[in-house]
This record gives sequence, C-alpha cells and structure tokens, in this order.
Amino acid sequence: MTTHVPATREALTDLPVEVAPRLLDALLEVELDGERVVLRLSEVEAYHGRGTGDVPDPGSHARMGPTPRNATMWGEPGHLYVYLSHGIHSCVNVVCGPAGVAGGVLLRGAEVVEGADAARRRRSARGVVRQDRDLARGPGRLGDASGLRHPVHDGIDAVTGDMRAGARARLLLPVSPRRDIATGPRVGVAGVAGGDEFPWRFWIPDDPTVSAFRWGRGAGPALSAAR
DNA sequence: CCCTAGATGCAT
DNA sequence: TGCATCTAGGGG
Repeated sequence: MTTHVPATREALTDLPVEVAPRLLDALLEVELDGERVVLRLSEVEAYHGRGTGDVPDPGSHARMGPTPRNATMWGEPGHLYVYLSHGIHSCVNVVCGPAGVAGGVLLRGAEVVEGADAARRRRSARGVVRQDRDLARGPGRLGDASGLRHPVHDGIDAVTGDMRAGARARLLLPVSPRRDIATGPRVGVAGVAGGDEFPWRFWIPDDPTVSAFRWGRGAGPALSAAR
C-alpha cells in the first residue's frame, strides 16, 4: 500500500503553522551527485513573516520584509529555503503559504531511512557521529546530512524535483497525517517569539530523532507543553 | 563603517 | 562554557 504521496503546490499553500504538523512523518528525498538520502521528518517549526494578511512573526528571518537573504521565503510554496546558520550549517525550510507571503517550515529533526552511509560521511566532516539517530537530529545536522547547502541549493523546488547544482529534492507527504503530535515554543528564538505567543514547534512524541536543546539558553521553558 | 547576535553543534 | 565562521541588521 502507498504510505506517501508527492507533495503538491496546493497542499503547501496554507500558512506554515497549519502545514507544519502535516509535515511530520513526511519524507524528504535528496539525490546529490548520484547519492540518495531519504529523511523521515520528526520535528519541525513554523515561521511566518510580516504584514499583508500574514501573522507577524518576530522570530522569522522575514520579519523585516523581503531581503536578498530571505527572498525564497516570499516565493512559491514547495521550494526549499536553505540558509546559513552561524556561518557554519546549512538549514532547510519548506516554503509554505501563498506566493508573495513569507512563510516556511524549518526542518529540525529526522530519521535517516535511506542513505545512512552518505549522511554519516557528510556529517563526520564536522565531528564524530556516535549514533545513527543523531545523523539528522537538529537543524544543522539535518542540513549537513541532506547534502543541501547554502547558497547553491537555496530555492530548489521540492515539488517538481528539478535538478539544481547537482541536487534533486522531493517532498512526499504521508497519506494519513499523524494524530499524536506534540507542540511547544520554538527553540533558539529569543524574546517573545520563543514563548507562549508562538508555540509553533511540532514534534513526534518519544521519537529519538527529535532534537535535544539546552535549557537556559534562547527559548526558555518548554518541552512539557504538550506531553 | 563597526559591532553584535544569530532558527547551531561540538569539544572542553 | 567557549569556539568555529559568516552575515544581516542596527547604531555611530
């Protein structure tokens, strides 16, 4: 039986906070230089933008309006917004919402269900990977494991799966959305955007590939919110 | 311009 | 807790 179907542009046109929970258990397939890595998403965060019918989001890269960096977030849903975090890691978002309205879902955690060898090799360039569950646990790790990089793959289309800088990405949505979903404040976002105003982090309860984050930094209290 | 903080991860 | 490494954004 079919468990996943290719994501359509329409399915991603709703606002990120609506799309985000539906991306849990979704698959992101990435082919890069002939190697294939498939990620099953376990943790995501929604980010909106500013103005024009959108929900204001002080934690978003698009909070100041369109800039060269966040241009992809304002474009068609289904493309991937790949940005450089702390000058080191390439993090991956699925652009959501109508074109012209900024929005995206940050992919924060995943299980590598195919291509663990390639993922491990890419990740070990930055350090030692002790367990397979850590291959894509955390947004920076997920980006490294996927092979997608800033800036060359920023804007790649995960709906059509077109080739871009040696890579091809495709997003597959689960036929049956999950019922058991945990929610809470976003990680690493300072100020009100990380608090109760924006409980826009979604994860699969008890999934070992959900990121662990340091308390006492960034977002403040939180994990128990939906347990 | 210069400075700082950032949707992070790793070793200490 | 410090560091890697780069850049957007705010202040002078």
